[in-house]
Amino acid sequence: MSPRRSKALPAYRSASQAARTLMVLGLLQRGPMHGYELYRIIVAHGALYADFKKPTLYHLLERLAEDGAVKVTSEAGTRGRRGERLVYALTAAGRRIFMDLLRETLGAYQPVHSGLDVAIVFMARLPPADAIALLKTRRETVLARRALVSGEGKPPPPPERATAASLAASHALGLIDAELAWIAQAISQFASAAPPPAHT
Amino acid sequence: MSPRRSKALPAYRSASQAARTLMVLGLLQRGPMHGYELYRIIVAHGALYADFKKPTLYHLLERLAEDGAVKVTSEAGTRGRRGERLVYALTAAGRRIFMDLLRETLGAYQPVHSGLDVAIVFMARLPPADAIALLKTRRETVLARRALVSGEGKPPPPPERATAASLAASHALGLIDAELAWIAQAISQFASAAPPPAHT
DNA sequence: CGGACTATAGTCAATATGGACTTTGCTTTA
DNA sequence: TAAAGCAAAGTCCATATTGACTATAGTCCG
Repeated sequence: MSPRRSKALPAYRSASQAARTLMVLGLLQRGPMHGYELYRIIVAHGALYADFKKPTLYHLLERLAEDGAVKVTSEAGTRGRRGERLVYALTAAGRRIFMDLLRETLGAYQPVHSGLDVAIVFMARLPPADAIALLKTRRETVLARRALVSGEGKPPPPPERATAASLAASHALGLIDAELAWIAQAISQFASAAPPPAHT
Repeated sequence: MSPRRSKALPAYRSASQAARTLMVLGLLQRGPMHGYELYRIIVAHGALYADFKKPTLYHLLERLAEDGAVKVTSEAGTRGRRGERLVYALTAAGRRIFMDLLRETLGAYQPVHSGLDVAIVFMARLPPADAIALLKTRRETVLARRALVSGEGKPPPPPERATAASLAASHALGLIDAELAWIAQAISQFASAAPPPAHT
């Protein structure tokens, strides 16, 4: 009788889904929307913040509806669209969940596993010249990202979102510059480990 | 007839698995090991680098064996263990894959979605006093992490891994300090947006 | 010695994720 | 104005991930 898994956490608390849930609930504060609309907004942000694919988004919306965080209403063929579309609106419970999640997210240091950490560890076992070559390539990559983030030719955000945009950008830039500094230091460390070959 | 998905990428190239693959192949450079041994090493590192759960590890090892990156041999009951254990050894192909993956990982800027970015964006819509409170909590969290990473009471690493350890640590610390600097700046930004309430 | 407890070494099956596909409506453009 | 092409709005299902379980081997304590 007893199900194997006892419906442990409400889905939105699982670490893997917290970021996405935060994003969806946050966007719904602008007002009710249907799934595809949310999807487009997320994609338009270049998935800069949370990235997820369409099916994941729809599943998440279903779960949030089950948990009462959003209220679903069926909007019959607006503008002559096919059959119906489901429109999602934030509920009071949803707003509470959003705040809880915000607090939890900030309260946990979620170490980041982009593979870079692992790469760093094993790079140390390479011949220093190879490690330096890799680091120089890495620097190009990071510089390209920096240009992107520091907003080459992006239109300035509308004033009501200016604060958010500048906070996010300065955070991202801080991390990028920290990595650049580290790269410089690592290169010189490897360079001193392997004195430059005499120009044979 | 034609399968829906055409065996697209070798599993180890999928972004989600690259970090783990790198970790496993990297560890196997120390010599052949069986699954649980790898598992313990990863856990012992506090999942500091790539974290994965046991079943994921075993699945990955299976895939790597299929792709010829590791050679599996069955070790019959060493020390009277039950039936048999499978021992995984790195192959030449595995070594090549490792290097490719290392280069690919460093060559792509994989933005990190820990939820923090999302939280930052939406924090800006809060009353400044609330945002400041959240940021101060965050500072505690990050400081705790900093203490952990900067190695409170950890035994010094064996000399052959000292370089790796110090590179990894200085990278992690750089990111942490960048976040602390950002927090300080964000707090003062919110503070100036909301002048301190007169002491009623 | 016998039972209680922990570590070893995995497997099972419920959930989550995402590449590819589908279907319907809206614009061109010839 | 008909066919071509593209955007909207999802769904399907193969894979990936992981919480919970199993089962055997040592270890310690009385």
